[in-house]
Amino acid sequence: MDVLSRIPAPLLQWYGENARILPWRNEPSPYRVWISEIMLQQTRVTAVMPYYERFLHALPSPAELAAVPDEKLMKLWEGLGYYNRARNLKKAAQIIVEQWKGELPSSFDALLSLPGIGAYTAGAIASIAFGIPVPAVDGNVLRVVSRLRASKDDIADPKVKLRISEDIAAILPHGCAGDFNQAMMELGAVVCLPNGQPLCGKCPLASLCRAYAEGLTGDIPVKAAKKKRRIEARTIFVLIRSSRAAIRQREEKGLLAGLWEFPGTEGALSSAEAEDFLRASGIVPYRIVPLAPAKHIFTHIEWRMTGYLVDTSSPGEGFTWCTWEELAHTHALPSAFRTYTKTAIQYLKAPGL
DNA sequence: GATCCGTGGGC
DNA sequence: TGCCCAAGGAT
Repeated sequence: MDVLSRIPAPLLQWYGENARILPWRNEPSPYRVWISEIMLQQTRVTAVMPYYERFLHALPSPAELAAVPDEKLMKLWEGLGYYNRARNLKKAAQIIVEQWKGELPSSFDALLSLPGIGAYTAGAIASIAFGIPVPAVDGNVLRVVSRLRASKDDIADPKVKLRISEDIAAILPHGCAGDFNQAMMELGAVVCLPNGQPLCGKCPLASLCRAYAEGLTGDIPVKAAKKKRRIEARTIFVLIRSSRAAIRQREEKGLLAGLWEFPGTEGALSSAEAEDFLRASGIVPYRIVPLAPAKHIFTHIEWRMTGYLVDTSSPGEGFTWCTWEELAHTHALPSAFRTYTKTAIQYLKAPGL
């Protein structure tokens, strides 16, 4: 018999004694669980903390979320990354208001059909918020199960994930599926750690674990190597005109879609090239001051940025000229531009550079 | 099935 | 520094 059939009892016992106190575990209403699960996708608990309650306070139910202006929504999400998660939240909220009377649907399939909700998140909401006995298999669960079985299957393979999900479904304790799913994730998050550093001495499943018995915890799970990221050079302009800085909105598709950015262009331009580029763009620079270079690393791209602070009186085209207050509090600028955002705000508050 | 989509922290 | 990873989903 598979080792999985023996884990529910010790796992649930351990979870009852060791579950962390987390904001979304208070009043686990469907809406609160949903928001937490979306925020936690590919994102650490510590990163979500500053966002969660603020978001819930600003948008306490699907009705408010469905009606929120995009600008406010993106500002609430600013810095969390994967911004389509926020857009999909709003789309799903609109469907919930129109089709489900403002309450999240209480079936796995209906949840799965909503934008931004995949197999994992549908399972998490269904089990945690509604007590429906369905699995919720995330990276933690894949790691825990692989180690329990000493399996060297590639957990990046969707087929492997599907198989493990079916196996979990077969042993899922009805009546406490939500706790079981959370317990598996909790174990992976605080005990069965990745990178060959699990705390097997604290693991309630150590006596059942084949990887532990065979000394393979450092080799499991097996995960296919990721593709190398490409490097892109960019030049960023902090354009200053009568105590305002120029920003513009990015395209609706692709990287940082729809967010605000400082004007820029491909390549690492010299001061002379920068001046040519600006003039060709209809900006007459009075002064061009080189700024410190900056780097930003995305999952699959690395930006190496050259920056210039530019004084001008030209309005340019397609720019929004904003005060430092608007820069700080109104428009959502991704972290990639942080050094230049700080520079712009500092300069606008106290010109002199 | 492979690629795209952010960010920050740890070693 | 460079690489790994984190409660994934969409295309």
